Amino acid sequence: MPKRTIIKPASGIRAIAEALDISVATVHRALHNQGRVSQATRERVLRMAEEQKYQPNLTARNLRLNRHFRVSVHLPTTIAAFFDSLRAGIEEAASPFRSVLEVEFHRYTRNPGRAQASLRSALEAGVHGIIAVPPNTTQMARLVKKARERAIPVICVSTDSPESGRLTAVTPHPYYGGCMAAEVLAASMRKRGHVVVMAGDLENLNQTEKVRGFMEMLARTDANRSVTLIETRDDPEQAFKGALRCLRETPQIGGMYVTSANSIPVLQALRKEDRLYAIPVVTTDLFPELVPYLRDGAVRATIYQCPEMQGSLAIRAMYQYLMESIAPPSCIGVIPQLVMKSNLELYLRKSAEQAGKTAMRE
Amino acid sequence: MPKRTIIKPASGIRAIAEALDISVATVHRALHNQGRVSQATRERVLRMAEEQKYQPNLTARNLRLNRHFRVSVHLPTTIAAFFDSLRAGIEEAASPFRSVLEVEFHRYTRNPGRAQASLRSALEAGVHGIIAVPPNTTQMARLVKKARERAIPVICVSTDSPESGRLTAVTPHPYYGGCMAAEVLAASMRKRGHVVVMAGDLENLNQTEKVRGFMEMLARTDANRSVTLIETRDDPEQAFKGALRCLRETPQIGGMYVTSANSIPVLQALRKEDRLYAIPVVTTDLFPELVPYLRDGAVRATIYQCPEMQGSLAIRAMYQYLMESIAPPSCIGVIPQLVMKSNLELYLRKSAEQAGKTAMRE
DNA sequence: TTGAAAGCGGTACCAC
DNA sequence: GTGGTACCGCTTTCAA
Repeated sequence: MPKRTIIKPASGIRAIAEALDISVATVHRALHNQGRVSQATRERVLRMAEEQKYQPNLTARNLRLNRHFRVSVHLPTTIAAFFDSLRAGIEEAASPFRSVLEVEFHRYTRNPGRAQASLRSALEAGVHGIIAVPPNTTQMARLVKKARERAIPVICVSTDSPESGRLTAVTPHPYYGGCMAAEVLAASMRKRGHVVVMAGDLENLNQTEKVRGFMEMLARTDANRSVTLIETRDDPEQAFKGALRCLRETPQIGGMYVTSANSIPVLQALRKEDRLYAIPVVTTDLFPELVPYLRDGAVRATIYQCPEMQGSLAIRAMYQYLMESIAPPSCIGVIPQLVMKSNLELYLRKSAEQAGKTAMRE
Repeated sequence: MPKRTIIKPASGIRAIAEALDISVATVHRALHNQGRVSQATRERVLRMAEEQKYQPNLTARNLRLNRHFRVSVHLPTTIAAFFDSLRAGIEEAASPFRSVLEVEFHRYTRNPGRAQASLRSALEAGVHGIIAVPPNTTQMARLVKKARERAIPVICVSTDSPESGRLTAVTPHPYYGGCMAAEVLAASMRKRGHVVVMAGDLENLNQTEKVRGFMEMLARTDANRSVTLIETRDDPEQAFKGALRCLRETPQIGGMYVTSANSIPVLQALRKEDRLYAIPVVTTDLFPELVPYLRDGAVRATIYQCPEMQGSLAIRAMYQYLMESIAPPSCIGVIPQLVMKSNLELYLRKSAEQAGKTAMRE
């Protein structure tokens, strides 16, 4: 008995085959340039495909190839609020793809060697894609080089490492984050006054770009102000001491901008010196400890770097790359958002929902 | 000859069947509660599924059911910049699902009858889902009722019609948009001064919520200010005349807030009266004509309602609902964003990219 | 250079 | 109640 007794309008590759009275195998070869097809039939097939507006059925293809990709995600344990949200964004966005994408999360502690080890072991384990925060530029470059040799795409999140050869980077446009901070701060400051910028790690591109943006925007919006730049190396104690000394030594401080998530010590220093509401502050990121300062106006605004959006974009780019061989743009910018008194509740509500979902899954 | 001679670790439903030495059909029925299974086997199957951590292969399921859903999207032709972005957001987010989701776009002109007709014909055509801007509450309710009878989910975008029975609504938290406008405006205003709010259509929930948020935040941030509310009915001429009269009649205007996209006429009125930079203005949405006003500071900020994000969220919710029967939350809020001098370029760049992509597809 | 056929995993129909 | 099996559209192997 022939296979196709019931007449049914064949579709896809079979429709083409029937129309030309050839086999599906031939059509397949013609469509995929896989040699072994005569020029003549190849052209006939292509023309017919065009005519029928053939669109390959990805579902069928996936089923047959039964590919499911393992993507390994490496995020630090520090700045938990930020990276938990980023993780949540990845999970959320990956959920429609779960039969194709298997996402495994790793976290590494502050020790830079750990980051290395974590990434290296993923490489050895033969994952199909990696999403990571570049530990630092040179180490990252080495790892990515290895990954490239095995054709494993690497996507950076949160910070870029542009020369490393990563597939793309999803980062929050740090330059413009700095600009926004400057615009908001300028609006809250008196005409005169020194500005203090507390940066994290100045080897980190993310941080230096913020500082650059801040400086340039400040110059554009206002009379010339002097700026003191303090590096805190993401160390709370250093931040506290640095801020304290600066507050005592510098006369006429008109405003402060903290470019990393390390803002609480700075605020504590301000409180200690009794200048908490007198000096307007703009911070970075959003986490529970910062909330009261935003509510009562001690912090005028914080630059929110949309971690869940970064996660979401990263995993979607990975999916498109792995599944459809669509290369993403060389970098994917997320627009930083301004969290202030008026919209704070919205952001808190969002994180709460997120936390709820994550908890449910566990 | 038996089918499975080569020993291969069967997976999925078949693995369960083999482990229990029953047929896949039975396993299927047990897993899906489709009667005709003895209680005993059902439990055995469920336990085994649990043990094997069975996850249905959605790819296979989709292929077999070969469902592909038609989703019809209905957006007005007005406020083109906004709805074009929303459309682009839908297309972008739908692209990974294109073998399952067929999205068709309709646009209707200002005439409310058209909106009706457009939606009704989609219903008749038997689409599987509808995304639309509710034309107005009562009409919407009638249509959604019809849709519900046929179990067709309707998702509202941009404006909600909560009582209509729609599946969910993706809207930009208008209340908080108003709050944000108030916070920014308050920061730019002198201590005293009347505030003017130019609203679009006050029958529109979106608009009234913005006004409410604005009022409440203004009351929170500042000494009591008097507020004049003018309804422009989304008509440029009415907006121009209303603004002009207000500017002439009201002494001591300290700031203005335009809650709809109808801000250009208001700005023209300000220019005509030579008060363009004297009175700080906060507007809504972002479109080319507004750009120069933002660049030169005449408009302090505009409340951007993230149209592409709305589109993206709407289509993803629709996908999850249709494909996985996951009901979305009863409303999906998008956090409005503040576009100012410092981040304007980012938003422009984003729209440019978007436009590029859309053009390429055409 | 071409064709026949197996089968990816799940669903549904039919027979027992 | 249960089992057998065709089939969704595509890829790939093997034989012709």
